Amino acid sequence: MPELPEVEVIRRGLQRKLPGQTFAAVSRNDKPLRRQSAAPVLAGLVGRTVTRLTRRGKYLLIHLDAGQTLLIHLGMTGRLLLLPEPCPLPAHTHLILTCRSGLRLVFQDVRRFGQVCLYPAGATPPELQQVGLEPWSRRLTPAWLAAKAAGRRRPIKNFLLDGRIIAGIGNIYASEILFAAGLHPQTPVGRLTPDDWAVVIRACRRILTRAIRAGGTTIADFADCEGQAGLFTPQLQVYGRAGEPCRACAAAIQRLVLSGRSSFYCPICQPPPAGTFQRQSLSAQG
DNA sequence: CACCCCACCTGCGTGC
DNA sequence: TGCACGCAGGTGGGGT
Repeated sequence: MPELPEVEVIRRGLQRKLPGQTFAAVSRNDKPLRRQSAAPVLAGLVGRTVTRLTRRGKYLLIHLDAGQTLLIHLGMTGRLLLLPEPCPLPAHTHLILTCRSGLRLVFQDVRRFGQVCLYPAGATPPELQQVGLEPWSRRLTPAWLAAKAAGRRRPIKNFLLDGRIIAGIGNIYASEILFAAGLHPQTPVGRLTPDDWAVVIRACRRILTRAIRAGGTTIADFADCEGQAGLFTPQLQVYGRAGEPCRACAAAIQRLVLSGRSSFYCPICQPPPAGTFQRQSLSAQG
């Protein structure tokens, strides 16, 4: 579900309601998440007041008055909802943070790939050490990306999905960014020029900005903290559209699997680069 | 080091 | 109707 735009939409929604709220109770169910602080650690949330919310890549950080940080990752199906006290809880609710006001912050996650960890004041969450540059970072330049890609042959789709390089791009937006940039997902990164990287950076920022503005992309699960679906879905150009006509040229959108993940592209707008893999795919087709 | 594969989970759609 | 299978927005550990 949640890539950078969806996490940012949730962050903005929570930022409107949560600062100033003080947690009065913490309750959890017995099914473990992929990563989760032990119950006694989470109990340290009681009595703490939220100061502000930030985001780093796909991680959401809830900062507390005594300096602690509650780090949350939504995995594939995680949701964060703000619910009033007298209100039934959705299935697969794993954590309920009840505020003194009665407001409840609920973490729901069907597949339990999510993460909720509380870190003490002064600690840098280890998860964040490996996170790459934010898409809008001034350090993200064509030269920086070209240096990261030098000598590598991995497909640009996989490169964009590598959160240790640019943070926050997931499987939907990787395909959308490459369509916007006019680059075939299998293009080997070492072959791209600084001009190509400039196009990628612009496409990345443009797509993510539009997606945030539209409230994110809802395929099946995503909802903001008030349960509303994202409206970027009808603006998707290629993701999930295999066999449908390209909105630019009407050619049939193609699906291909890279590193086990579906990738979508237009064969005309994103022509394959000349070279090895093209010959291989042609010969494979017989 | 670079890169791929797979596991981790549950639910849903499809085809037999 | 039931069952088997493939697929799904993410991450990280292990293997080549």
